[in-house]
Amino acid sequence: MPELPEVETVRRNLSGLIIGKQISQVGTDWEKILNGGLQLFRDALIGQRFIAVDRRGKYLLLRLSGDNTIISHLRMEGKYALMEDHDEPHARFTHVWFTFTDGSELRYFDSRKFGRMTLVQTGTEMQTAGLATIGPEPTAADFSVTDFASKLARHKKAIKSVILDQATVAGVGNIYADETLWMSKIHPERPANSLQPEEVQALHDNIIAELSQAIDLGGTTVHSYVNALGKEGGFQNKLNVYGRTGEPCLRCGTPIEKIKVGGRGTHFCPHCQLAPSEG
DNA sequence: AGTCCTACCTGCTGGC
DNA sequence: TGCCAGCAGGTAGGAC
Repeated sequence: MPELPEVETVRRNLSGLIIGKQISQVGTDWEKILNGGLQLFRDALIGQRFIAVDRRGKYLLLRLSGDNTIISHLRMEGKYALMEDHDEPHARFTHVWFTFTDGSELRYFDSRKFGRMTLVQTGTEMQTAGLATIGPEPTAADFSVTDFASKLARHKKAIKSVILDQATVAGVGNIYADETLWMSKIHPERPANSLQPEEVQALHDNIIAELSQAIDLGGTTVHSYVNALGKEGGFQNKLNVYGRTGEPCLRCGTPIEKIKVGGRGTHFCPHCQLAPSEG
């Protein structure tokens, strides 16, 4: 489901919902979501309290007392919600639940069961797969255009695939990749190492600006995303190309086309974003 | 090292 | 109406 703006929105919601709550039980009906198994989670977490909710890229870092961190990745469809009463019947797709001593319960829903939770000692999370190789946060403070340029120069594959690689920059997913390439007037199939310096600069700046604006609007809902309060995002109203196949480009009126790049559905304007052979 | 492909799951949509 | 192929905010692992 979510890209960085959606995960950040969930992080903010969760902070207000679970910090301070003490775990009395952990349960699951699909143990594969819990790396290492349910017993590992029960042994480490029962009796502990949530103390903070952090984020790195698209990974949520649920901090607990006892030096425990749950690394939670929502993948395509993962969602959280707090139930005031743990006796409430499980909604469809409920797969993991953390019962609290006050009677409430944090539930994790995931229709495709792609999401994963990994339990680690706090401070060692950056050594786990995914986080060990993650790139800079898409902020002016962390994401340098020099570093971005040198990463692009190492790849001749499609620029879209390179910005989807979380080692290049953390947090860009399929929607924001299409959006930032459209904003930068760069064709998604251009070899990454063929971008001119001004194009690299534009793409870099647009990634920072776009993700920041999407966070401000609570993320993007195009399929089923809702935040931890059950609310949809607002950024879907700001999309320029994603999901607009056949509709006129908002810059030049040319119908938006949809192709496959690196196996992912890709929307672009064939006039504004010149093809590799034409650019 | 870089690139590409498949697997993981299930629901939904569009075409026949 | 029913069936089925193909698609979906993502990543990990393995083969070249």
